[in-house]
Amino acid sequence: MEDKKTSSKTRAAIMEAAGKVFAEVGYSKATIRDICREAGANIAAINYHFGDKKSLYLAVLKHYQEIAFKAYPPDLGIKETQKPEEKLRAYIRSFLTRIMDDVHPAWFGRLLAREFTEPTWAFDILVEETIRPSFQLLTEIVAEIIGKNSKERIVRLCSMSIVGQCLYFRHSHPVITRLYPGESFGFKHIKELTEHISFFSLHGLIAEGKNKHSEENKCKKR
Amino acid sequence: MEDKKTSSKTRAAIMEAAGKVFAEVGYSKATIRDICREAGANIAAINYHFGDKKSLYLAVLKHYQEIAFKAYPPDLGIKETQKPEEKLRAYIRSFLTRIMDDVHPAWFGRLLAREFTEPTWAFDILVEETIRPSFQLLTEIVAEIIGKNSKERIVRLCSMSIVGQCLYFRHSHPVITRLYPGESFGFKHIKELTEHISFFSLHGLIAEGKNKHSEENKCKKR
DNA sequence: AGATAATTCAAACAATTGTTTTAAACAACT
DNA sequence: AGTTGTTTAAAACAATTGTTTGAATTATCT
Repeated sequence: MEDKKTSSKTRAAIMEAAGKVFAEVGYSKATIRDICREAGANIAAINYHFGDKKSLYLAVLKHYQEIAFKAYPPDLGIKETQKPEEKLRAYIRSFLTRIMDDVHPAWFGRLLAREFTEPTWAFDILVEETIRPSFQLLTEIVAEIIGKNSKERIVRLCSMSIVGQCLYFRHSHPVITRLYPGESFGFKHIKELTEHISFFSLHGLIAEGKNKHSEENKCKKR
Repeated sequence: MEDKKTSSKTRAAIMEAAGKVFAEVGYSKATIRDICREAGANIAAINYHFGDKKSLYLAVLKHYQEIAFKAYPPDLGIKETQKPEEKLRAYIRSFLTRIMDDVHPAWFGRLLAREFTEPTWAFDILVEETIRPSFQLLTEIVAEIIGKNSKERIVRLCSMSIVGQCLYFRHSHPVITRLYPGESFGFKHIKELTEHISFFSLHGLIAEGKNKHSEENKCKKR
């Protein structure tokens, strides 16, 4: 049996448990025995419903990818506002929310963050279906802020600076708890983080725009 | 046998090979059989010379930590210059160099970058002996730029923004090669990356400093 | 050279992994 | 009920892992 044949009870339970375990310990360290114990299912069930471990991981990835992007689309609240700095803020908040969220069954955040730094064979799919469109949107916003005549390389550097900040706040938890016990940057601080990254990056971008060749006038300035 | 008894030939070969393999695939995925094949040693040699896999990893970590920090100390060229923006640039360059370097046998960069996002049991050691002093130095530089009366929380946020950028350029390789084949950000581009991150962050910091008290002449905001 | 310690080696061990098999339990329909 | 197809269950399989064993080899010292 390939995959989405039935919507059996155990199949759903396995998807849920697999998402949790995969997000917690990663693909290779996750054992199907753990997953099945968590799901209250037999070990053979995973082979029956999904084929093998790889296909299970793929199914989980695609499933929660759909959920996460339906809940937090990259252009969340971007269309209606004109000002590029508002677009940037909206993008950052959406991105942060998507990768920070791990309360309700949207393990996609952790899975995605994990694939970013420790890519598996499934990474190519994620790049094409998730990362590329999202990154593309960001580069457009960045280019709009810097100025239309900006070099592509610089736009990419700046975009990566922004993504890098978001991602780092995502998996800085182990570091932070050890460096400053009591501090934390989690789902609860998305608003604060959005403000900080937006503000910090916006002024970096503006400076970058002025650096290239003189920008005429961007409202702000000095 | 505990550890640094002898300086046998095979012991050194194992250290070298282990560093390479650990850096390549991570602790848990690295097999002692791979390491020993790479080192041209017998499988039992690792038990004989180091005790077990964990002790080997620890020995490798401590060894290359020493090497990397001797080669690229965090305060490289900071002392003599007064201007805080020069300090920031020096710090970023040193940090980048340390984590980017993976040509000569200093696998520490990759190992460190890996521990940052996928901490093992050895992470506590790294935090105390490596990360804390380095991060402490960064927060001091950041605080100097923002202004003395800045909130600690903001200083930490900004410091993490800087570290996050550096780290992301470190393991963005899998993403970049897929998004833009031909582009790359590696050891060869440390100068360019240093300039970009320094410039980008400096203006973020300055703005953050001005944001504290005076707010009126901000044009943006709301 | 000979004795003693240090090192290397091939083989086996025990535990864990993903996967498969075979039969039993269940459901649905005539 | 009886037949058929679907789902679950327990056990075994094959491969891989870290670790250990005990003998063979090499180095070291008197």
